[in-house]
Amino acid sequence: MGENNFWEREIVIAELTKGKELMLQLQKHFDPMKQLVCQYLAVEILSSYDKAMSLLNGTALSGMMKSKGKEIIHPAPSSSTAPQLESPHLLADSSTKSCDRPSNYRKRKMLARRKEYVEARPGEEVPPEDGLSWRKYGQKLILGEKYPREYYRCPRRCCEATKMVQRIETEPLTFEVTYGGSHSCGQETKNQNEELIAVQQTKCDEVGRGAGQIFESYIHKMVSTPNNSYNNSSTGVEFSNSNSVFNIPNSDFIPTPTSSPHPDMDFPFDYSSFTHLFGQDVPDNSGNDSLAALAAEVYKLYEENGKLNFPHRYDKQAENSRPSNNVGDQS
DNA sequence: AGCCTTTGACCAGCG
DNA sequence: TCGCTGGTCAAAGGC
Repeated sequence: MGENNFWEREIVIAELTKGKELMLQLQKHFDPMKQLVCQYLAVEILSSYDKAMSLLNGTALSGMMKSKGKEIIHPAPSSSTAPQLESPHLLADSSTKSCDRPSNYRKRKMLARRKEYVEARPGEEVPPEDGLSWRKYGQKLILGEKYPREYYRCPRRCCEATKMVQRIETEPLTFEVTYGGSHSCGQETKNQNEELIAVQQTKCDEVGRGAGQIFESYIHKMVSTPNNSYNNSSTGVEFSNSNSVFNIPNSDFIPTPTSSPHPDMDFPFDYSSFTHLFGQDVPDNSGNDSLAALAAEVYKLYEENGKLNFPHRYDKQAENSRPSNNVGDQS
């Protein structure tokens, strides 16, 4: 009896904690562009609080314990799309009474599941590709659903990954995608790496462009003196002073990506294209302070955009103007 | 020939 | 124990 009270208490605490965590997530996602995530989180939060309140009223526990196999007791959703992860051992609960080797049906039901909501691309009525290969093996009209549920599995027979796609009646361009298991064939890992590299690449492009703009504005300040001239054209910029003329194409203002960007590496760009801008030949008439300020500003840009280290070749220039916390020490 | 989707039948869980 | 339901299988046909 005492043991039951203990479990009831634990479950109530777990539900309330989950509700709190979900509410915090909802707060983060409170954005009109993320309606679906908010909607999903709201449903989960209400469900958590309902369960907790039922337990406190002493009404729902036995039913809940019986159907525990399909309840999510404590793990709160962790990602931004709030996929819900069902514990594999909980799902396996009701199948353990048999000593038989589990059938494919049972094996698949025992797999951990996570749910995501995706929207069809504009003009399309199918869910967007998730980058993984799937083979459809069934379709079924589910009771109470307007659209049939589609069943997919990995085309590699040895791989146990599955997914179910259910079009939502109230929002026909939204699909509930439930993934079962993970791709033991390795395609998921490969895909995640590619995605990571693509994200890193985009980020680098943005930072690179920002850095380019800063460089350009500083160069303008540095060379625009009565003795120098600065011309900006569609193809690039031209500096000149009493001794020399320098032509720098636009392409030099955008750093070139290195061949294998990786999140743990230094800022993954080859900055050699910039170095000649700040070599001895550049007609800098505004003094060294200008270079230091430039280095500090670019450094700040990198720092704001994640754990990207300042390019080593500018370390000396940036030395005096670096912020006190050294990002270069980050692992 | 090989891979795919479709679809009715079958299986297992649950009330 | 039985019926309902969701999930899976596998035959058939298409590309």
